[in-house]
Amino acid sequence: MTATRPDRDPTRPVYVISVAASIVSVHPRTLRIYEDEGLVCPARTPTNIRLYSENDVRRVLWIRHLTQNLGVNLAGVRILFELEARLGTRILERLYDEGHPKSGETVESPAPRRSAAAAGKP
Amino acid sequence: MTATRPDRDPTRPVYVISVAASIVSVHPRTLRIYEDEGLVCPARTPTNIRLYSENDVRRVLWIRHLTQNLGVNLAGVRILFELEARLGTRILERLYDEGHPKSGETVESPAPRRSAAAAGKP
DNA sequence: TTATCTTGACAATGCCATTGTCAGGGTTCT
DNA sequence: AGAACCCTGACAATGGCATTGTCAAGATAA
Repeated sequence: MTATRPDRDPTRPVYVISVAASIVSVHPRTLRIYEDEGLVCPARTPTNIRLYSENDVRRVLWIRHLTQNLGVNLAGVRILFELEARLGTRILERLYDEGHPKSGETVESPAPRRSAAAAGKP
Repeated sequence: MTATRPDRDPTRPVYVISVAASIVSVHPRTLRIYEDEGLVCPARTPTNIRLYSENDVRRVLWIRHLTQNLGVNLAGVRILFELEARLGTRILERLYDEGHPKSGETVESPAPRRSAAAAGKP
């Protein structure tokens, strides 16, 4: 008997791919690519349907932030994730400020790739 | 009287751009781009000529390793350098093994961008 | 049954990394 | 002085990456 009501568990797989895609504002195709690249690993139903957890969604939002706001490519994202896992530190949080300086400061546009993109804070 | 013979000082600016470029096997144009991107900051003579130190060269070799062997783009390199500076840790060394697993192992080709490229160990 | 999911393939768009060159002007060295 | 190299800035070509989009054939869910 552990955790009688595992509601709101951020690791609980709940979103099917179309829902997850709309949450993070990307094409479902993009999410599959991220998975092919090993950047996200959504759970699967017994019948092989992808189910994204809250943590998976957050992870995707990080990918979007890194690529759209900081201009990092997927290879760079992979390295950063590996580094974070290896160091056991939340190094990514230090990066969040790069694209969002404290109000009143200016940032030298690190290299926005295509559009500005709305970055809901992960 | 400090350091009577500062020979072989890795921070001593010695290589003019053409020499530095041939050492790391890139076009001088590329080195200027790296500087424009803020990835290397070679010293200048009083008359504005770039002079690369041994450390500068090593830094460029890291950029080459990250871009050619690991497929990271310049934005990613910038982040990694900033992160290393901010953490005060030699996180880059942990990355070197990614592209060079201990003999006998295989690596899943992280994403070589163009050619294999000869990676002289930085 | 109708909508959605799966994998795999093919394609278009637009940006990025690197190399290369040209021009006008300064520097170094012989 | 003259040759060789450096500086900045601009323009361009080549090849690769990121994202979106679609199509097909088949499985799943409501």
